[in-house]
Amino acid sequence: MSTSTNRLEKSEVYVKVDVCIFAINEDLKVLLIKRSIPPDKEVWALPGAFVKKEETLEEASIRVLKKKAGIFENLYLEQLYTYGEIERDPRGRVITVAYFALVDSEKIKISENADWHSVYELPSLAFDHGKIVKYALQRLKNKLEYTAIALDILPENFTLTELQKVYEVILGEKLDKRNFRKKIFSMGIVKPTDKYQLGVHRPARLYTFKRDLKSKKIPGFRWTKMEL
Amino acid sequence: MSTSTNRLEKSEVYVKVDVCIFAINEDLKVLLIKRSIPPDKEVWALPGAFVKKEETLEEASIRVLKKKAGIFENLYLEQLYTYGEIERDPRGRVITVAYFALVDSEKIKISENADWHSVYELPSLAFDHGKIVKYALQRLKNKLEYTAIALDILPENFTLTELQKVYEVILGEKLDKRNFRKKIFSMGIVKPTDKYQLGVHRPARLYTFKRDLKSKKIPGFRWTKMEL
DNA sequence: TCAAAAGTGTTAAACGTACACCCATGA
DNA sequence: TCATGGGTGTACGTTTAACACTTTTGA
Repeated sequence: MSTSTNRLEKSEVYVKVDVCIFAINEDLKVLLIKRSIPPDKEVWALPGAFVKKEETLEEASIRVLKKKAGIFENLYLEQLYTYGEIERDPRGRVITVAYFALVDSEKIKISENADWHSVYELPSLAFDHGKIVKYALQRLKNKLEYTAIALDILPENFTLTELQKVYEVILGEKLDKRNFRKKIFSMGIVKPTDKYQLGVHRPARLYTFKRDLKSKKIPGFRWTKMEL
Repeated sequence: MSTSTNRLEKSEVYVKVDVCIFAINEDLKVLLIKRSIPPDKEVWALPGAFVKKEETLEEASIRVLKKKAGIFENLYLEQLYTYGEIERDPRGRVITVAYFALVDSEKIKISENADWHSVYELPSLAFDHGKIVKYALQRLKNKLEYTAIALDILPENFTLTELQKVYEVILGEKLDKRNFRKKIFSMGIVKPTDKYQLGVHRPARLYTFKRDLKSKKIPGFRWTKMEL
């Protein structure tokens, strides 16, 4: 392949996207697919697809999300890293652009050969997908501290206890209720509504996300959405 | 293209690497190449190359670095982001994996059609390279605060004033000498040697990097090298 | 009336920030 | 001896972390 011509020869380098889809359900889960074809037949892997000529990387990821996890809203999707080791896929020179997504597991119908797995009890994965999940988890934890990412998987209205649960499950540790609330308020990312929970023992106040702050710098945050 | 066969058809999706090479020299500079061929002939662009079948993404980046900036040591290289918009390159569906590098400009011989440009006075760039530089700069600033990245472009021994200059140039602001030293020491990333500068008015003590800490969590740092 | 989760403040320690002078050296 | 950059400490405000009891409600 040469840059000195306007005509590009066909390439033997292939581009995939693989998506690490996280959901919260008791603990932190990842959606895996049991491969039905070689290579690594019958081995669990991240859902993925080859990128088509006429779709962006993000569109390819969304195609994967729709196919493997049903159509849904309240989705957080972010590019993670691009893996380009030469021998990572036996079929050829396959480069994968990894994405991670955070979804509300209640809103999803997963496909037949897919299943949720706790990030703390993962089977061994096909290709280099184990490495990808590990890195995605690290990134997710980091982002939680500086961004409003947790709000992307909560419904429009939520209680502070629900928000705290999201943090606890992702970070894998218990948090102090008073300190947590203090932190969230000082970030200024939520505002109270005048609504309350229904049908529970003692209804908690419902909060909502201050959407206008989504793309602004938030005190205590380093960034919210990366500007690319 | 299909995943259901072991034979992959040739692809019309192409993969490049583009490298945003930073150096420090009065202020923060980026290495740009004046394109000699269409598209965007005569326009400044990031140095880049199509990825060969038998090289990793990082190897391709290093090939670019060697060709455009001479061979050198003391190099920091990190993957930045992968750009996959459909129309970003008129030659076809070209996806670029952007890298950024931090080098010591004194150790470099740049190629003929290349030149350093201050990040504060950039010309308009080919393709979406302006966006890439902007993001690389943001990432560089962020990493400076949490990692020992600055040490990668200093020689084995350096003075604290030299280290501070690196921070000041990248962040684009003056720092307080006492607070800066306090911070660096509390990070525990440098250790004093018993050597001193030569040939200057008043020789300063030389410090060196605590290499054993390179991959450990450092207090005040969120991470040093990302584990992938 | 009881069980369960909601809600609410204070204190101490660590950290970040602003700020100015003396010292050692080579010219 | 002087000009230059090297080196050092303190005080204040902010942020973080540890910690426990009262309130409200539905069953």
